[in-house]
Amino acid sequence: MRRPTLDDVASRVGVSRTLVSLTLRGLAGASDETRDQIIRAAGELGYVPDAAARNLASQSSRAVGVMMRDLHNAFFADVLDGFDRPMRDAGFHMLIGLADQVALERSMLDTFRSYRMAGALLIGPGLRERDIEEFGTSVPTVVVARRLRITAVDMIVGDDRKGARLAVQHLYELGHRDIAHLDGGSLPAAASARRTGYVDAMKRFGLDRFIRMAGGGFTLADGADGVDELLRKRRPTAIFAANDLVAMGAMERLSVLGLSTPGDVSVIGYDNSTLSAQRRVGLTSIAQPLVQIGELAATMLQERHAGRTTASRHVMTPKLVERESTASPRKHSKDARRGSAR
Amino acid sequence: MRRPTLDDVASRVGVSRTLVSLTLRGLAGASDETRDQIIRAAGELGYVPDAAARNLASQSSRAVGVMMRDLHNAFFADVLDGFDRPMRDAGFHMLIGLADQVALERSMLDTFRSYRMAGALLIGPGLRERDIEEFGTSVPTVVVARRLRITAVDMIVGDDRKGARLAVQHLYELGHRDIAHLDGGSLPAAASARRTGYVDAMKRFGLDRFIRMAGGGFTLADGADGVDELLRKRRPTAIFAANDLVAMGAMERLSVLGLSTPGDVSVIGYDNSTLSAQRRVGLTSIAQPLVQIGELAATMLQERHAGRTTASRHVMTPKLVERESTASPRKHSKDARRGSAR
DNA sequence: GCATCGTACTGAAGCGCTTCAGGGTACGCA
DNA sequence: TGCGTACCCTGAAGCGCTTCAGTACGATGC
Repeated sequence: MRRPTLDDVASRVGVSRTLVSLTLRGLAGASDETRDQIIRAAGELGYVPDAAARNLASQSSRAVGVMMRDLHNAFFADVLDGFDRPMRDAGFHMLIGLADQVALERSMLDTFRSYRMAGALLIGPGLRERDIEEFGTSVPTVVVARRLRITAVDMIVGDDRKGARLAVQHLYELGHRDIAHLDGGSLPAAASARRTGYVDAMKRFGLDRFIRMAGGGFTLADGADGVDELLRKRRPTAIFAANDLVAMGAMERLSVLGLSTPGDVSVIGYDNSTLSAQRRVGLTSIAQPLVQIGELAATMLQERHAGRTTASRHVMTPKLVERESTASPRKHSKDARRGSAR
Repeated sequence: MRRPTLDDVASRVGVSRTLVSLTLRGLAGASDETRDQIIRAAGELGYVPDAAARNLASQSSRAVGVMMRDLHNAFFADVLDGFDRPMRDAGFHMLIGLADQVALERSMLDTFRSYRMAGALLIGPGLRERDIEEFGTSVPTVVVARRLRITAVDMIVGDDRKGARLAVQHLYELGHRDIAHLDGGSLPAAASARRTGYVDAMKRFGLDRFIRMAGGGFTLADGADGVDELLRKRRPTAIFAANDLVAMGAMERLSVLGLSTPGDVSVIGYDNSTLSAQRRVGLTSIAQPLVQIGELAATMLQERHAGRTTASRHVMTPKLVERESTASPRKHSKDARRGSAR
């Protein structure tokens, strides 16, 4: 059974294809009576416009592509919570593509381009700047969580160096000196700024000799592996993790090894995701206004789509959210801590 | 700057558009030498095929649409972990659409159809069977986590009634009698089977008078609200939550109210998501083989795509995973419990 | 020498839509 | 009567690709 086309609707009503097209897109041109007939006929036939034909003819589309790396990371979900609604209200629909490797990212961008996406939101892309720039010149693009020097795309980043400093400072003020960092890996995304911020802060506090990095990734498993790696040398009194997932993976591993948090090792995460806020998790974390970032991204993307060509860039300020996963070292008395924590 | 088309590549090499099309799709027809020239020219021009034109001309596409309700729910992420890889290996790319309301689901399906998706994976759709059936007749479709009587689509569900029974039985055997259910709401998806399973099991154990439902949804917030609702009457000794997120929301709310888990109220979830397995969370849950479900969905979808028209349906068996969020009632001594739990 | 066949290639049609340049008709106004 | 104009509508071109029915030509067989 062939699916109905504009012509089917047109001949059913007895008007031209053009008029049907106009009418179904909500444009003027038909009399009230004709309009009703057209809409009715389209409904009866179960007419659904063919996106391919439409996009081809109009050389445009109403789809925006969202590229993200990991569905398990609530970071992405939070950003999209802010992004989704305003885009939908503006008449766009969002199609999400998953790409957890740089090679996949590249082909994802080809897909987006090939679909003539009206816009794209790239969250924490690991691609080279050059690739992103090239893409950005043909598709209106907003990049989140990746610092770039190019002007072809808009950009929203957190001040990750500052965030890392806040984390180290918090631990320092609690009395920690041996503070290790579980870093996000080699991707040029958030990882490097957090790492740099960590190193800077450690130096500022005169803790050069305690500077230590392990891990390399943004997942639960990376957190666990990172702890193993750290413990092969000596046990730090505190860990600053590249994000909340890594922090949770670390706490889990510590727990399995019989070490408590914060009793034996304090742990601080990054992103302040919904789950870290759960009391049972109680993870101290660095908060970024994720939903707001998503909303801002929607606004910027719409502006780009509307023709703005100058680059827009925003740096969001992080802040510390203190919970139960960090405490002073030495004070190994669990009960003292528990009393205040729960 | 116009983006290059097949004709641009063709005239650059001095061959016909047809030959370029054939060659770039990896089909035979050109001599080795010509092929190399074509590929080189395409690269130099930065040619990317136009998906709209391609799909329109071929009346097909290599994209499969995935519809899901909530990015925050790890359930979906786990299923996609299994689904993504085999689909990609088979040459499909996946585009995810978010739809957290029935109206949005409907327009999502229109979008999928409009894009002539090669296939669709619907996870826990809330739509009427009729709508799904209509969609399924025009797009090869696999539905996960929703029991349907129609044969137009393939289906994978967990045996949720059995899962619910396992949950109630576990609590019963621990000594609980006043077991409440935080249900998933009015969506026809998983919620109703779990609810029915709960009611059946309660009856079987002669606990009719304790049957109580509250909440209505699958999110953290729904769990918290559900607890409030329950506590307006009397406090149950155990709660069976519709999923892990609801369970975590419930534990959180209980904790805020000064009630401990499992000391005051035992809580059991559903789905055994990665996060519930974290020791700090330690949520007893009903496990479903989610990654496997995703893999199976990929297989089924490819079969459908290849022409199978008979319906295929699988029911997966759930099993109990016991952790620290459930214990016998009365035994309010936290320390006794803690000792074994941590 | 002629039919046959495989290889390398071409041209044109057409997918379903949007867009653009009009075409009637009726009405108002000088 | 003639002209402008508003309203409702049409026809044809063309978006960039795939597909199908060929064509040209050298090699092969007898």
